Amino acid sequence: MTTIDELLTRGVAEVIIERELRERLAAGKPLRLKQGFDPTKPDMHIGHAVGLRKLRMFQELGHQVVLIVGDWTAQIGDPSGRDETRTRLTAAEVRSNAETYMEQFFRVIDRSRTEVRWQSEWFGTFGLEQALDLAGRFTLAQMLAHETFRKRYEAGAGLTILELMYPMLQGYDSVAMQADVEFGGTDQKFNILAGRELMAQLGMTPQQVLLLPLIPGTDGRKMSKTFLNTVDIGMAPNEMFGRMMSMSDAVLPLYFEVLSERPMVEVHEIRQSLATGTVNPRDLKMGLACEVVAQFHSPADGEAAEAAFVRQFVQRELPTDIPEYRLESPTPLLDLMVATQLAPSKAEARRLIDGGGVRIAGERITDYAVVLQPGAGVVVQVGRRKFVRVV
RNA sequence: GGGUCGGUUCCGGAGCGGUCAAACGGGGCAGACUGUAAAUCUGUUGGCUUACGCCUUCGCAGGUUCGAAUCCUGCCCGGCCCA
Repeated sequence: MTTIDELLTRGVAEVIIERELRERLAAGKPLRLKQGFDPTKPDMHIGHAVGLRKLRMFQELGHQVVLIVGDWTAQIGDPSGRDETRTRLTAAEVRSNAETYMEQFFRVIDRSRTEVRWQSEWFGTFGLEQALDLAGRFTLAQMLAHETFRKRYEAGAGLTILELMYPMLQGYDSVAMQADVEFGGTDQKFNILAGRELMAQLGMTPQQVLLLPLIPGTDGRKMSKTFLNTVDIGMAPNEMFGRMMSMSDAVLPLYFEVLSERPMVEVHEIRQSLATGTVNPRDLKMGLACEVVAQFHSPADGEAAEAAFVRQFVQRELPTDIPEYRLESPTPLLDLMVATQLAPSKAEARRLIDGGGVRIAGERITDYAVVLQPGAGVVVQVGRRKFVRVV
């Protein structure tokens, strides 16, 4: 179904070296596709899914995924793109994060064609002699060619030798695993190239590299937890759908390219129709949101999420699944809001009321002193998306 | 090891004895406008209290003072320069 051309171009930022990779694919031998991850933060977002989908397409052509759990490198922390030294994790944190990660990973990837390997298999017994040998194979100048390192060095910011080791360790993974192709985001280019360098030095055939684009988040900026603009794989269907709907129109064509099953012809048509204004972007967005939810949950969840969205936000009716809160006795509104987590504190609850963000049974509240009665059955609402029914 | 500069509320960054819960920007939240868009505009942004007000917060621990984020001492952490 998928052609080699599309495999290497759709949703791909860069291939190194494309001619060689084409030859290897054409040779028909199953390739070992290396994908590493540091179990630093367990939450994966759909930006990561772009690469996972690509991996799966390779799997469908018979290739083998080698998933590296970076239980050693996680304790260093990837310095790429970071302007400050990262905090090191404990082994227990790493283990628990890895579990979450893999649960999400295999929502996209075919487990039966995946080999999971922990770095500690080879680094656990790595001696000082080997470490020194590794360190001796890279020069400071090479490392400072990495923009992240150079910037921090020149700015006089903290930069430890440990961090300089990071690319070397990641590179050694490729050696240990005899990787044929390594996958990673464009921010991984330096680290992955270190792997090629190392393999070449050791007389191995250097791995090929497939770099995936970093996609923008819902607000158009780079998708990143720090911007709170992510759509997380672990999100519940309705929330995921809602987050997809809040993305800016400008990123739609790209999203269709990297996250949907639509043929490229259709993606181009979508780009066209958006440019000429012949479609309502909202309708395209709903289709995409539905497809994305279906991918990480199920098609039925996708449709249900769409129906819920239309009901709540287009028709502006109450959602069907409002959590209930049982009162034992008459309760002041402020206390109720805190108890039901509609507000984090009473002070914040007051501010919300002052700002006109609180409604009871659809009526905007202006007075803090409201008291709710048990069994009232009314819906207390904060903003447009937080509801509690008082019973 | 010595010298020097610095560690402030979610982030960046002012403040440098009282008028500081702490300027300003970003982000967040809420409101208006909407397609829950995006952009824009408005409000708000430690906690408790109906309120007066009280409590916690400015790297950590002490001290000076009627009073400290602001001064002093020690410690911890980071940058730079020297060795």
